[in-house]
Amino acid sequence: MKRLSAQARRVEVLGETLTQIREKGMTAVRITDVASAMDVSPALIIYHFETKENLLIEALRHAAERDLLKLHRIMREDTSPTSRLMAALEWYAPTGQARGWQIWVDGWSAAMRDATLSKVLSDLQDQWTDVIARVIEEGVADGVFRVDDARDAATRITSLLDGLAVRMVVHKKEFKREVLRAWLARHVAWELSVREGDLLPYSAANRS
Amino acid sequence: MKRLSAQARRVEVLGETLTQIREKGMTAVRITDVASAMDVSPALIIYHFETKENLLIEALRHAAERDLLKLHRIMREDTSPTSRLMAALEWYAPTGQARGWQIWVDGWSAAMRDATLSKVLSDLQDQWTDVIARVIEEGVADGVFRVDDARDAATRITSLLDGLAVRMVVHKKEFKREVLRAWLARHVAWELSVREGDLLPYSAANRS
DNA sequence: ATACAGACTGACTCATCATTCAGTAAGAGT
DNA sequence: ACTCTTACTGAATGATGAGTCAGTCTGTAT
Repeated sequence: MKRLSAQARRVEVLGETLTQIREKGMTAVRITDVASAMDVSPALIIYHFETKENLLIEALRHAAERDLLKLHRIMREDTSPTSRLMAALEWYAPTGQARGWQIWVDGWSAAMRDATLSKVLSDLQDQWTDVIARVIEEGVADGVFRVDDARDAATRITSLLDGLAVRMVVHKKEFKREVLRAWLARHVAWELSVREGDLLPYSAANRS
Repeated sequence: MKRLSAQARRVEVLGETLTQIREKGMTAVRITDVASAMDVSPALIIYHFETKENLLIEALRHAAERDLLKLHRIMREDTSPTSRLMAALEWYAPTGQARGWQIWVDGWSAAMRDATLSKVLSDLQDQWTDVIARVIEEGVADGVFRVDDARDAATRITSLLDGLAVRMVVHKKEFKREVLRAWLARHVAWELSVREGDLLPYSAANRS
């Protein structure tokens, strides 16, 4: 049996837990599922995480951190506020099977009755909103966007995307990537008083 | 012990089940919770519903039917398309504690892995979208709205409201009723090319 | 009144899991 | 090489909760 540092093992377990949550759903995952997928004993999971509840929370926290890292990486790019905004939103938007979204929908449900989880998800959402609001304000400073309240605009835009994600993940409705892009661009253009063409410099065609 | 007709008892149980789901969450409700809240034996629940899974599905179906009934009642009102549209949307929109929304968020999570439930929720959503799209088209016919595709517009509007509901119910973010109304009106006005003032004839003030 | 369908219950059974714990052994540090 | 920390396991334990079933009782129909 390979022995890993506690640190390394924890990360490995968290990753597998997320996979299992995606497959079976938050409440249906059993510790045994995670353990046997990793070929370790269930006791190992408890050894590192104390309780199942804790494991699940840590897993979502981990996923949130990963997402935020990616978001900040996008924001650090040396491009215009416009293209950073759109890059972030298009990454946030549900696409394809939207596998990433399943976790969050599960999380929403659990967070309604768990204060700790609620905090994890709310913090994640707050950070997203902040970051989006900040690029919007950059754009405003540059004179390319015009908006009443950047944070409110960010809230509305991400809410729309959340709602569309529900339609894809829960109602199995399939939106073509270009349709989603178009709706997003149309909405953002309206919110920020820009021309839609200025948001999507490349034609919809070159992203099949 | 009072004995009821199967029909009456079923309805009673479904109602209590919904209450319990709201309180404890879909997956956490135990048959015993429902039974003891009604002062009957757990076996009675199984007697009427066979399995717990079935009970939960029936409960959500019941809630969906109640909601659709109310929606159709609104649509049967003898008023302009505009005011019926807004009445329906304002009723759909999350307000206050948005207690009604908790059930649907729970439902979303469960429906991702349960085809039957997914169908129940998708049908509900489809009907909502249809009904909204239909009033929009009435408005178009009357020359008060202008829109590319009424169904798409309805999808976007309800998606936005779903997303806002998540923020209220999951992230405990409180939107003032007037803010929500204003955002909704602004969005609808834009989607349907109407003036916002034409959507909310009464000032925001007279609905505290 | 009497019979009967069927609503209802108590007291099980049985499976499922999280969690515990006493013990094993790998590998880092000396 | 030796030690000692600590990652890890196997085999229990115990709680929980869905579902079963044989039988009871009540409202209704005749």
